[in-house]
Amino acid sequence: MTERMAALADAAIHVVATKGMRGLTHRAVDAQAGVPMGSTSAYFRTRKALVEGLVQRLVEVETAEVDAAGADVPLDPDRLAESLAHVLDQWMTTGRERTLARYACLLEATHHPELRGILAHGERPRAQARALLAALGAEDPERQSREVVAFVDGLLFDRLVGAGALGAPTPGTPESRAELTQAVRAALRGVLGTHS
Amino acid sequence: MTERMAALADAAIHVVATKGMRGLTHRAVDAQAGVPMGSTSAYFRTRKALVEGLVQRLVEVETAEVDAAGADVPLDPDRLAESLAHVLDQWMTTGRERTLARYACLLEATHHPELRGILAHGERPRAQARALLAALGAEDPERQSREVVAFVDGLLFDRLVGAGALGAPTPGTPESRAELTQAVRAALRGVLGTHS
DNA sequence: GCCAGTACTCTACAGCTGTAGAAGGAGGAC
DNA sequence: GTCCTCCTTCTACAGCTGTAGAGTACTGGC
Repeated sequence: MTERMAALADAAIHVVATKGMRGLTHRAVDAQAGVPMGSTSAYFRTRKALVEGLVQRLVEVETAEVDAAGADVPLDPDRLAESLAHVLDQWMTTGRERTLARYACLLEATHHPELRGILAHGERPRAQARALLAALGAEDPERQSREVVAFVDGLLFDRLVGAGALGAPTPGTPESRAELTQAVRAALRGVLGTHS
Repeated sequence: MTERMAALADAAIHVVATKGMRGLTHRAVDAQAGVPMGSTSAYFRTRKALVEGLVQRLVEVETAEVDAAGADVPLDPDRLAESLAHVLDQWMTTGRERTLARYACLLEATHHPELRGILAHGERPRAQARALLAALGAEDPERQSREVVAFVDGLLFDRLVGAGALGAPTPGTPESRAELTQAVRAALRGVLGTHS
């Protein structure tokens, strides 16, 4: 993906996050990216190509980020929860748009099978979770990692969307991080059994 | 909401679930509902009205269903997990379209504040969860109910969308229900502390 | 029977969207 | 210099979408 295309794809991610899939048009991306009208249409000739480009970019960026985040998670359960909570909080603040776009694309992939590329990326955090659980002595990391991923996805989704999260602390604040830490700890405790 | 409008709204829900928000147009709903072209446009004059009608209908139907499901949950933790898992399994199979539409609308509400009505509904399961947790002797049902709801939402989302759920049993099968039961049990264990 | 009111259906049209291709221009090979 | 090539911008246009309003059928009241 050329630099120009990446810039357009980034603009497209912003558009999806702020206006939804419905607002994703060639012209809207042009406007967002501040390039002459027609540029996006030239680089991504069809709408399908545009969506695929955006998904590809999403995967590209998130893969790098997830790998970086996963590189040095502590194995001490307490510090682990704290560290994960920190990452989650980032995905709700700095990475808010990307996370929203990700959920929108996942929903889209339901009736657009060729987008499943993003799922390959979805598997990456799970692989990390699986390895982590195995290291922590889980009895069935395969299944348990699915539980952890579900919990994390639900947490992110609900908070970003505001559902089921009335009364929750605002992301980005210390209270939010404290609550997230507690939630992650509870999840690990539940998934791993009656440790800690 | 008149019967006619409800029928159109139901068709709209189907359209959103199968084609996404982008596919939701007056004419698509007409076609889906099998009514003469122009009908939807007459009952929901603007697109905004159409979306709101669909959300209202969603709330209407789900409220009834959630109340019914919540009416007789057993308080015995083991039977409770099983019973909840059964409901979740239904939301992934029979209620698949409604659940998908719900997530799409929640995402939409992000940039469309007047849709927050659906959030009021989102609060209903949480209220149930809160009551349940209180009955089970939770120490902070307010916060812990958020954790439970997040877990459930993530579970539903991931399974419906296929993300992070590769290798998961197909919804509707006994294996799926067994796994869900296990997952719910883990969640309760984690949230409630080191009981059971 | 006639009439008014309501529920429904049809049509028109402005504006937007997706897509293709033409026009313009920068840079490098020779 | 000239030519060719690639990158970029501009324009055209068919089809779709949102919306409004005109037309038509169907009800119950008299």
